[in-house]
Amino acid sequence: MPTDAPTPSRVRASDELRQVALEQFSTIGFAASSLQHIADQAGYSKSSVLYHYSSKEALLEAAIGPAIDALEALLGDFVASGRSVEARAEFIERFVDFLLGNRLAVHTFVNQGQSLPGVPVIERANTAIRGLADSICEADAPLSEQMRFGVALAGAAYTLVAGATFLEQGRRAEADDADVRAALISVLSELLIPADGRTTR
Amino acid sequence: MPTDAPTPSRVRASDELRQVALEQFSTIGFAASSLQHIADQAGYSKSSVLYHYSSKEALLEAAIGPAIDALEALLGDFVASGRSVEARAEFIERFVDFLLGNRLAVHTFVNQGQSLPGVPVIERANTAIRGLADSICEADAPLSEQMRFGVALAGAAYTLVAGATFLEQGRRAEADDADVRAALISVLSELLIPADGRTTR
DNA sequence: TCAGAGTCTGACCGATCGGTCAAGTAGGCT
DNA sequence: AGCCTACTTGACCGATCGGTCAGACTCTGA
Repeated sequence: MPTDAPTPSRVRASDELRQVALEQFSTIGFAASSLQHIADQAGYSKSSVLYHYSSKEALLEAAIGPAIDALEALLGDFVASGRSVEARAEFIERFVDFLLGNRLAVHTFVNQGQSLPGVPVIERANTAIRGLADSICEADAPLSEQMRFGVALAGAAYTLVAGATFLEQGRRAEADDADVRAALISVLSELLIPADGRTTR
Repeated sequence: MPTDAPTPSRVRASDELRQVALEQFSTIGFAASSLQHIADQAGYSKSSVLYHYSSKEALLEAAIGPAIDALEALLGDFVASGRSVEARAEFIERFVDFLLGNRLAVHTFVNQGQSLPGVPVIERANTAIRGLADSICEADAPLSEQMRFGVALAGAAYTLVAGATFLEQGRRAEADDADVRAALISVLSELLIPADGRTTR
């Protein structure tokens, strides 16, 4: 079956491996994840992994690349739409949706972004994150303003991806994604929307 | 020199190794840090590292244990002091000071807390973090309230430790610690102080 | 002078790492 | 039938991992 059509019979091996790898990378870390372990978990041999992905790094690229693409697109749209309150509001909503839809990938490159120097896909992620910080907040803004943005973005990302893993583990089975989305958008709006001058409060 | 007195002549080898290890653990991660690399960086042999610390795990314990002790103490004082506005305000200040004084250690166990299951000192850190979240916010609080606390604490920690490493890298040489402290306390107060009822706004 | 504790090191161990390679299998095409 | 492509695998490689161990080099106190 050389075409990339539905192939309804079975899950593509490469997809399966990519998913298992993403879970490993996000939970125990890229460095601690071994190809052998990933292969075992997915029910293949290590050689098969290296057949579908030419290296461990290529596997990482396949696992988190799409999420970084999405983040870059999100960022591009935001800088193109200006800094109006409406643009900020829409950005916040899309950002939260991005986080919710890419928890594992975000967890991976947020938590290990500084730990893996020289890996191209990680550099791309770091550049995107830096661009995010730069675009939402002018460099000449007061420090407390910058801090507000940093806390909002990092806090949102970390609360969702890591908080979901161990902060709320146990005491909250799993909150409805819609509820989480609404709550997160509310908190982020509170921090980011007034933006200049702190009109409220 | 069997006593633990000043020993002014030279830095204690074990201290030097602990510091180098902490830097490695926090920047490239525990799993990716090798005893060989740590030893090279500190100017010792791998055997010397294993003389002073019986295992890689013991080295991790020595590197981040004191910070976890401080966090536990901070947490204990806070739960003992009640939830009044004054207690919260003091807690925020002490929490920020804790973050500022233990950047590398916090970076290590915040970012890798879920990646290193079974390591006692990490379990201790995770328990402390969970206790922190539980104590500052009742379990029956509305989701948006919980989210606010999560964003505040995680955002503050991440902004300081990781943000300092790569978010602001380059465009801000190094902000005065006092300024950072003030800005961070301001943002956290805004998020956490009203606490119940959201009287403002 | 000798004994002994404290420190440092190289040689070495088994295990595992990421990665290569040749062989083998199964299915579709002519 | 034959061939080709896609896929899977075990054997194997050099490097590196955490860790052990037996020496060797101080320095101190008797």
